[in-house]
Amino acid sequence: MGLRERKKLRTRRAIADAALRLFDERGYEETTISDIAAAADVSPRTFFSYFPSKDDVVFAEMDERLAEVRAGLAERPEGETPLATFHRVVEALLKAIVAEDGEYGAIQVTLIRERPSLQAQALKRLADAEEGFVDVLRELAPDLDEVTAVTVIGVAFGGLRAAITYCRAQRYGPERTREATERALAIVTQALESVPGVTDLG
Amino acid sequence: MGLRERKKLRTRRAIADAALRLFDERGYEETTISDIAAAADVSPRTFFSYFPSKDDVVFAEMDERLAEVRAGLAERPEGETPLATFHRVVEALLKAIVAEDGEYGAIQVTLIRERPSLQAQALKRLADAEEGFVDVLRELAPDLDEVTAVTVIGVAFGGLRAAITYCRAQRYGPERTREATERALAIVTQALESVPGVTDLG
DNA sequence: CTGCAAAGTCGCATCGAGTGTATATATTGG
DNA sequence: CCAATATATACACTCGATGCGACTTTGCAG
Repeated sequence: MGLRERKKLRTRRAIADAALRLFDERGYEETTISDIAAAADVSPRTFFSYFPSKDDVVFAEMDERLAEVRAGLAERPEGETPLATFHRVVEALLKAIVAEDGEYGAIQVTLIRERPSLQAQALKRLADAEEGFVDVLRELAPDLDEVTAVTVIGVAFGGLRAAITYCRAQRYGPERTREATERALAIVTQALESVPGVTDLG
Repeated sequence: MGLRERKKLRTRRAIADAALRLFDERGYEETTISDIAAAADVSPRTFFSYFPSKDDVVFAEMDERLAEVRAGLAERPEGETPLATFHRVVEALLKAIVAEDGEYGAIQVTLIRERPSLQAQALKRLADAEEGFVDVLRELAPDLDEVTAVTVIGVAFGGLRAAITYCRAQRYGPERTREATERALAIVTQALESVPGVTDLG
């Protein structure tokens, strides 16, 4: 990796760090792009060559993780059963989304919980992530018709999302969130097994 | 209803009509608040006393319908079985969301499909609507724990939403959309029946 | 009817997000 | 060291959104 790319990555990190720190200290709408740019020691205009909008910087980490998940989605180990694939990718996705770790995980979660517009964008990202999963399912079960595939994935994502959102709203800590997520996953798995054509994937 | 309120309603309609018409003619970002205000014969400032943002005018109709659904959610006919309640409210919700009818239904659907930010907001509205359904379910099945209730509703909404989104993306007309929605509803119903404690509601 | 309070409208000023563009500077490969 | 290219910056601008004070309309009580 050349100097140029390294520098770009550093700047990107600097901007994201400054932004999250300021959001935490002063609040989201109380922090302007100029503030962030000044703290990251770049010009305000430069902010927008790293992030398309102020909102996106909140999702910087999540987007990276989601990109990784998406990248690792297609390749699956030789001989892995479809059900195992399913659980593997779900695990990866949950880790990408719950994101309690990471330097600014807690701040991000708080911001997303409290700003409706950020909440909306989080939902959009999740909905976009679904598409990759539909592709995987289609590959695993080529005979499944498209509407069924889409619906099944929607069911899985919908259930897990609802559970996680609930945990967030209730201010659950990591342990309780994990426990609730397990429960939701059990329900979702059971639900999936009730769909003809999906049952026989394990 | 007094003159004042009637006038307000008329102005609101005038603004919404002008906005949707202009969005259709020129495109969404090509239409400014000033344009809308001029077309509706009010001052630009007045726009914001009727709609909190430019985006919201796109959802004006849907919001009204969702409010109605929400209002009719609690009251259920004497002796109606829980399963019947479920189907009734789902029907109402689908009608509120699919919204192929209505004067500007098609425009709204197109706008939401093509602008990511509007898509995000649509998802948020749906997620908010879920909460009311959780309350209904809790009332129907008081013994269900909260996480299960939330997850079950999430499963139902997630499946239907995914199917509808798919239909939209594929540019399905009303008939095919209806058919796909039926199929999704069947899957969701089957899935719900697999959850212990929900089965015995019918 | 009349005057008064409340509600609504409007113009004006302002702020901040986001974009286009031209210029300057830094990096790369030769 | 040079030329090509990528990146950073300054500047100007548009537009969405908000606050505020003045003005107008409506509803109502006397």
